[in-house]
Amino acid sequence: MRTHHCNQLRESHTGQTVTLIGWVNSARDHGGVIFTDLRDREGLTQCVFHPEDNPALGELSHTLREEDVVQVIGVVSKRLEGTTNDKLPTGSIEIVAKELRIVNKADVLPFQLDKELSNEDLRLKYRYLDLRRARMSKNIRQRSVITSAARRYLDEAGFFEIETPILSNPTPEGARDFLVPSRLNPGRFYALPQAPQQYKQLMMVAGLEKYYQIARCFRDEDLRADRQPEFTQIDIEASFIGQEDIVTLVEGLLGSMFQAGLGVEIPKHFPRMTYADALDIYGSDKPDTRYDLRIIDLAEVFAATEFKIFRGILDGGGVVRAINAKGFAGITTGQMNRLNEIAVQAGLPVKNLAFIKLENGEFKSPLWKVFNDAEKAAIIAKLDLAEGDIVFFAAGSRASVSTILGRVRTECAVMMELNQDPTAFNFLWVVDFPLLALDEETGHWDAVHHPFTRPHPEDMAQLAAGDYANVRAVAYDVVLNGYELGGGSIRIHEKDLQAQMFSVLGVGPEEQQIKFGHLLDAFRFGAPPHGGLALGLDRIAMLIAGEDSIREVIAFPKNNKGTDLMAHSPCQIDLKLLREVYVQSTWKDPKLAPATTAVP
RNA sequence: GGAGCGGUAGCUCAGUUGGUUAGAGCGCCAGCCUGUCACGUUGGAGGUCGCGGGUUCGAGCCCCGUCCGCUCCGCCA
Repeated sequence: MRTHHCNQLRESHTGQTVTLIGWVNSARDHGGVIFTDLRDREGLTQCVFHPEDNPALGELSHTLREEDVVQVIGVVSKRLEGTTNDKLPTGSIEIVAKELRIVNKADVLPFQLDKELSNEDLRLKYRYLDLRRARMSKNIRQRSVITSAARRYLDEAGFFEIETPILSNPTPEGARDFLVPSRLNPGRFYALPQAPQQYKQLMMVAGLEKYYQIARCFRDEDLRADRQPEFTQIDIEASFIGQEDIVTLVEGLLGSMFQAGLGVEIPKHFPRMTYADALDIYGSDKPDTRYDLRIIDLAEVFAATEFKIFRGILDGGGVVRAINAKGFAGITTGQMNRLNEIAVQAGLPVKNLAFIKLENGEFKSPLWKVFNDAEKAAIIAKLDLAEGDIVFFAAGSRASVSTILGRVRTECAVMMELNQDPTAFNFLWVVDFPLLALDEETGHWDAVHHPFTRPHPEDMAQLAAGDYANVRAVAYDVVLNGYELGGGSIRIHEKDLQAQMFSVLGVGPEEQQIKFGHLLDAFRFGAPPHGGLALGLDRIAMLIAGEDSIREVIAFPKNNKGTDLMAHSPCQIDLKLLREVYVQSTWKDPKLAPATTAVP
């Protein structure tokens, strides 16, 4: 069908008769001469038709329309002087056509491939056309390249690529599961895996030592720009290793992926920050460190304050903290309103953020007057408050202040356009996560990472004493520009410790046997110390591609409602099929529901 | 479940204080054109202003409801 692809021919091919096949990228008909750019996935080649030399060929070439699939046989020729195109790698040659075969005419497309389009419905409905666009084609290719680099890196590091079941069990205490009814086991269901967690640990017990998988994972939760119901993880687990081994491995792995995808050199080692510091300083467990905007603690400044609100909060064990958005005193009213909304949503107990701004040498603030001279001087010094700055305050519990100022921080960065540099890749390890977190509603302790995470060896006494809030985990997240790229932990490999963890989480011995019996059993027979990590491949591909949504790096993503606008899934299922799997729907269409009489 | 933004030609968008026949660019169709590469040029077709209701002499514009999309919160061990 073809002798070359459309990005292959150069001046050195001049004189050769070649066959190209592809799509008509554009047809420029000048009457007496017709140009068409033929496109395949590799690139473009200009073909030229001369009706004078071959009237039949000329006639046919007049009918060329964009996106027709055509085959051209012709002679590679140097372009006439002054007509070369520097923008194309093939721009110094053209194919002088001798034969043209229209393989498949195309209807007019619902959108133009060379224009940006904002209508995401339309893009998803005609995804196969959307993927023809240069940007999407590049993204998909780039994803393939970085995936392949990851495989190569892990292969060379001695990891086995091993598949785990897609039909598996629900994840206790995890996200909502997608369920699959079992025909052969009436009334029973599989669940699609949220992660291959238990299987990979059992592979360590099996003695496979080093495992990875490019694993599809499923979670039935609401979608976001960086969350799809099915997504892909680079799932890694190894035996006889510790946190440092995983950190080093993953730094190298990400290095190879960024090298392959972008040709950029990322740091050999990433900075590290404890979870506690991340929350105190950045108000997030996945801080974007491309910009500073640090949260500053003002306990010292207000140690002796007589300002009642701060006094009360500090005496009650709370904190007073602030962010100096340097140079942002020119914030608009609209932006200020937006910040206040965000702060309130994040838990600010009053309607407006307290602030101080310094403009034209004048301090403007709703609370400047309540501070005494010493406090004012201390604020200026501690926050490095200078002309043109605006400082936002929050006071309350440590956790709520972190949340509020963390949100304010990221929103300020957006408003101040501090997160725009496409070449900045700020990697960060967040370490020493807490093992457990108290669920305020139920009063239960939940695993912050998951129930198989190893307690920090220095905190075993606290664990034994029931001082759960102060037990750290051997768990680590790798963060890039404010996105959690992945996370992992060293696991528990001892039966008794694992059983203890389950008990702390409120899973009694009987339930442990039912839900985790296989794991606890496995740990009886010589389980090696092990640990691992999983990386979000979609997010990595998104950040390498410079996109804002993982939909741009997934060939066939779902929309916000989890539907596929092209294939129309999920769809209704015939009653017959449902009966075969012993499933009956309880869903009623509210529009079809009989009208109920209003009761006064 | 909640909040914000959006929905006008095939696509991207504009549409003033509510006022004549709703516009532009691109695309499409037809003609002309021998060096274009965002070809040019002449002409033409193309609209349930998401949908329903209301206010008004008059609604793309105001009000209410509703549907759809995107972003965020909740949720995501």
